[in-house]
Amino acid sequence: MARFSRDFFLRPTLEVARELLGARLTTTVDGEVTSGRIVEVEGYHGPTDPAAHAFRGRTPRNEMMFARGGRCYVYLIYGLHYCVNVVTEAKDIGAAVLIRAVEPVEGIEVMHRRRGAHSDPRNLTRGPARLCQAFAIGPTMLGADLRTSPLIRVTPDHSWPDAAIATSPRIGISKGQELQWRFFVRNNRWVS
DNA sequence: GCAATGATGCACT
DNA sequence: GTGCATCATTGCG
Repeated sequence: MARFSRDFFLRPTLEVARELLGARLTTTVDGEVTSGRIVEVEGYHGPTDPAAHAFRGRTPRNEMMFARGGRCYVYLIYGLHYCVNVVTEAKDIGAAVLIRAVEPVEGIEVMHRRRGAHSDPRNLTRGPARLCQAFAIGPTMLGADLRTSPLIRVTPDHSWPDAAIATSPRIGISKGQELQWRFFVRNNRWVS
């Protein structure tokens, strides 16, 4: 399977965010493979962005955001949901891209089992916490190298033209609402 | 030590 | 559309 170059993840966060649309996210947990195409992301740029976890400097929780681009940042939100991010930019810059939604490709039955019965199939992977549940993403994946880890990986797959992409303010934040740092695929049924 | 808050999802109306 | 579960992390005292 093709890989992104090391430099891919070291570029400005918003460029990486835009180009992660269409990339394939794959996890392998207990021998069960699940994968899907990324269709919705948000950029978080610590040095300039009050909504980013890293904005107020390093803490034990956000330390992974300061790693060299290409690693995996997983955190617990609201005490019960996990969210997964792709770390971007050079070492010591606290920046990452939150993956908010994917279009399921492989292991759809496994995802259904992990998520439980739902009437609307879109609820499988629409939303950052839902997709983590469907892909069995948890704290064991914190710090994984997304180019090479057998557990969780992001690889090139599809790419959409700019006309197919839309931007908007990010979801669920109180600061930085003026920034259009959410990127998603227009008219895609898996976008949240 | 303690209180506020949050990059959410679910059940229910 | 609205309300709430539920707790680690954070910042302040």
